[in-house]
Amino acid sequence: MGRSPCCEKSHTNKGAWTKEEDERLINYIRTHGEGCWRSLPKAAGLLRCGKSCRLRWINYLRPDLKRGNFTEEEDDIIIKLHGLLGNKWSLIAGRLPGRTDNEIKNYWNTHIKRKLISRGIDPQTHRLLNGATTTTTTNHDITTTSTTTNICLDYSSTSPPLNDKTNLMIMSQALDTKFKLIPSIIETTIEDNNTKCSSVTTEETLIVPSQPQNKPSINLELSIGLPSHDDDQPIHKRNINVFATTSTSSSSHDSAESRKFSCDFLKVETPSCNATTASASNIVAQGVCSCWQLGFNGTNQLCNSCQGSKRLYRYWLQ
DNA sequence: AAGGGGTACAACCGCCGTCTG
DNA sequence: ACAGACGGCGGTTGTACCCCT
Repeated sequence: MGRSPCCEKSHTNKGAWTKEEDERLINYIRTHGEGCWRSLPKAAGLLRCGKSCRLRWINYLRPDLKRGNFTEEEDDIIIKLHGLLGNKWSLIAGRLPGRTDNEIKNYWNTHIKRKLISRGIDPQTHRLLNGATTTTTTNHDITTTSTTTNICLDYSSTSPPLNDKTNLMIMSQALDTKFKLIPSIIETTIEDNNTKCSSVTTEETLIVPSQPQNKPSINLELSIGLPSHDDDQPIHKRNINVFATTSTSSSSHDSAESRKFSCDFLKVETPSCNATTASASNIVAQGVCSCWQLGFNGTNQLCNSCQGSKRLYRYWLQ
């Protein structure tokens, strides 16, 4: 036998909430706090399902909600995150303080979709409607085989709180394969002279389940750091750091070939040298980035988790 | 002023993973 | 271990509002 039902469905109100119901809900949560939605309706004297109370509170009554029109900056963030995450409204909402998933979903369907279409962009694929490829297409060298690969990085919650789990999905259209990822949480501690930042990131192992002939398989491990603390920048322009190690089925060691991944939201470049010998100077010389940055400290070093033997990549937000 | 079509958005529905008895 | 409720999520719907004719 399971638990007893949360409410008598036949004795609950439906439809728009009245002012009195709102006040009852607000007063109850102010006194007793959020949670325990199951017992809330009865305790608060509401003839509503607990689920309905939760939705009403989260989407409309919470005091920290930002009402009003979306700004251009918020529009841009939503578009970029949608390109990266798809219809993961709750994750997108997590990046926009004061906005709810429902609000963003509605805004997307009523405004942004049309905006993108008017610009000639498919709102689902974020590609040009006439079929031309967008900036998401980059050259991607894998061992001796040169292929063109569209890579989409899906990091679902690299934003605070620090213990959020990060999921990563990589799709390679050129390889005609959807990679399967096995997440495992790793913890990294990053220190510099003044601060100590402890963060939980996710390390992913990429498995190519079925490889087309003549296509190399890729084994890729990735870990994503939290956005950097450059708070003066809009959130979508803050640096995040992703560390990746790769090897291919046709090479047992990670050679020094140049690789470049990019997509609309995350721009990724890697040094043309092995990480074990990487230095700030040769990266600056390439104009790739101003420093070989690990975590938040901006110094040249290798990732603790890779034991100094893996290639490190730096990813940053455009 | 009336009504028809389009738009915006609050609320519901149904699914799925997790939790609890 | 298992049945069934909970919590959370994305998709869909209902309706109030707006604008145009």
